[in-house]
Amino acid sequence: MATAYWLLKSEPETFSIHDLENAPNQTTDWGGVRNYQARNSIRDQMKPGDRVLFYHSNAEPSGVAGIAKVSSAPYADATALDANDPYFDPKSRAENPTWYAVDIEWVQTFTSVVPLERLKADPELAGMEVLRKGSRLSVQAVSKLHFDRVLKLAKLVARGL
DNA sequence: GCCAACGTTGGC
DNA sequence: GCCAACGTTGGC
Repeated sequence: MATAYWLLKSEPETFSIHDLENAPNQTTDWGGVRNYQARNSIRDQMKPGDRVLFYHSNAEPSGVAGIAKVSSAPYADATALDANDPYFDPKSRAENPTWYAVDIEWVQTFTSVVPLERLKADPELAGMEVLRKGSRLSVQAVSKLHFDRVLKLAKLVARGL
């Protein structure tokens, strides 16, 4: 199957692109997702090699901060099964997990964040889910066209353009 | 801190 | 199955 493209949201105060870059093996397990639509994307569609726009939400500024890639197949989210974990979900069972995670690996930290405002202003990004008013989904599919355009914007922003 | 836009819960 | 109440997300 062809490489897919995603946008993952994270609050940088909780876990930023820099945290990913500095993590052991520059990799982390993307768990704790507790939204069914996002779960379906992870469980049913994510695969190793997929590319990820790493988005900082509730940030100054909010925007795309870098690139990562999916580095594992989907697996049962262990945080849902651990009674001591803040993301524990008593309804999830090891033999029939409700929630899933994947590993993601750092690829690139942008010289500076591509701000949401810049994304909004770009005609080529029209229709991108993250630009929809009230968009709260933390795992979003992104078209290759939009993914490549964001990379291009990152280069422009890095040059002060 | 405010508040709009959601998703979930639970009474009926 | 409906829908009001509630909790959360996230831009501003």
